[in-house]
Amino acid sequence: MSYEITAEIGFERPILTVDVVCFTLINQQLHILLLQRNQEPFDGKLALPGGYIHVQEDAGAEDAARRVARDKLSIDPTYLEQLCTVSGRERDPRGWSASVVYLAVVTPSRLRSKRVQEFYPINDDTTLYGLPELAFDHNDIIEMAMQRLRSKSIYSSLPLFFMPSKFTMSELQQVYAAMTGVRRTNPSNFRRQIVDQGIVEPTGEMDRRMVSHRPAELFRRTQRTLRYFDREIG
Amino acid sequence: MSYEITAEIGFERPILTVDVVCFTLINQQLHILLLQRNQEPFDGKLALPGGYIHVQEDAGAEDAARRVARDKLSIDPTYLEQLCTVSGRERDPRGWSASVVYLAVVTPSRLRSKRVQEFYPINDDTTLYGLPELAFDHNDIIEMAMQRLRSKSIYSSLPLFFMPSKFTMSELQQVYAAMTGVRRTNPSNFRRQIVDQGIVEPTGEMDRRMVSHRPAELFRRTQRTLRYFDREIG
DNA sequence: TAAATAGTGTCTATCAGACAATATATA
DNA sequence: TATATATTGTCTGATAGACACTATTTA
Repeated sequence: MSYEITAEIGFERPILTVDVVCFTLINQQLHILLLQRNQEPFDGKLALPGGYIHVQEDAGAEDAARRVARDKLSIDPTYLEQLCTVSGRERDPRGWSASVVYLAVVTPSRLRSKRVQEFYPINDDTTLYGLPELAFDHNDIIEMAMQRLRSKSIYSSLPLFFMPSKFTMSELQQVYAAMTGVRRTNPSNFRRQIVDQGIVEPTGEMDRRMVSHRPAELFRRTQRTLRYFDREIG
Repeated sequence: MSYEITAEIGFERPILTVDVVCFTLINQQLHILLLQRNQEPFDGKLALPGGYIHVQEDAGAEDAARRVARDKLSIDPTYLEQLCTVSGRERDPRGWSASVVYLAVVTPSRLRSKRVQEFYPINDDTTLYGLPELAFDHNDIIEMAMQRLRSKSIYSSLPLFFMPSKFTMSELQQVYAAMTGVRRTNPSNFRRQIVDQGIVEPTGEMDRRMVSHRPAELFRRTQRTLRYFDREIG
């Protein structure tokens, strides 16, 4: 059978890995999860979490990404999507490699406190977002992830996945502002826009954090948030 | 060195390929390039053009896609972008495999006449777009490609890449309509929208096809078309 | 001059952002 | 009651789509 011939001709198989760009929000600032490598190549350098595809274990690349998040990070992402695939001869000294990269968002409340210190703040105004030089082409990957994050924040409900289960409108507005870079000075227009989309609903509860002014109502994501998000935008 | 140990532990490497979803426009109808396979698996079935990564030859996956287009199809795509990566244990009977899929658009005038018969019409109203059952998961890939094509046609200048070097406004409008499914009844609003974007410019020439009414002016893509398109939208 | 599409100009409903006013908690 | 933010309501400039009108070619 000809596929045996193909196998005999035997194209050299490249390395195939997955990497996860995992974002969260700490003190209203965007953070990214990086791990220090403890082996060659790039021993000692910071890198995105990732790993080899396990052909016995993983049903697909997304499955592998979830396995990495679960086993290496003990994180269950609120949101996960394929970002892109990077590949080439030069990016990994071990040889021609490809990595399927996933963009993950995790609600801060889901994070174990140990995890928090592995998140590094994103500084939009600085070269490399204020991050050091990372292993492989991971700085480039982060650039792409940031672009995706920003553009999806503009016309989709992606920022909602950064929120805890209950939140106020002004908190949500701050997150949108942080994501898009646009400071929307006006709370009323923001509220109308969000409410009209039907992606949040009032819980009936009030924010009980003893502020010296009128307390805000608490909202939560609706079922529609996901469906709204699912329309193809790519 | 520890990476040698990694190599010794030796995760089984999956198969890595590229596939190209190549669209063109024939008689104002969207067509897709499919080839009949002449080897197992799926011998005799229609499939997207694709092939193995050649680690010696290809600088990266996009390079491999261009090589496939050039060598297998003798096509130089007007537009090429990474669509997604599909992967899994089941999609290829030869074993766990991943394929980096590229979406290509080629101007009809660039097609050799021999090529034209390998393009199959897309019928939006029919199951599987009126195409037969294809090899691998290629029907699923086409579904994704169509969604990307449609959504990008709405808010970007992608449809321009389907046009020949010179075209009239009404021709362009027909293409936009075919891509988005939206029939814009009004030519004047369409014209204003396109002109305001600055993505076309008048050639000064007239359409000389002896029609029994006022002839239309011919336009061409501007340099800005590409830049306009390049803003990240994903 | 009839017919058909090309191309220009204008009107209007809609909406995003600006702004004003009111509500309600604590200090 | 002063203060600060929450929340509601209104106004307005920009614009996408509707529509009317003029232009230009062949039959």
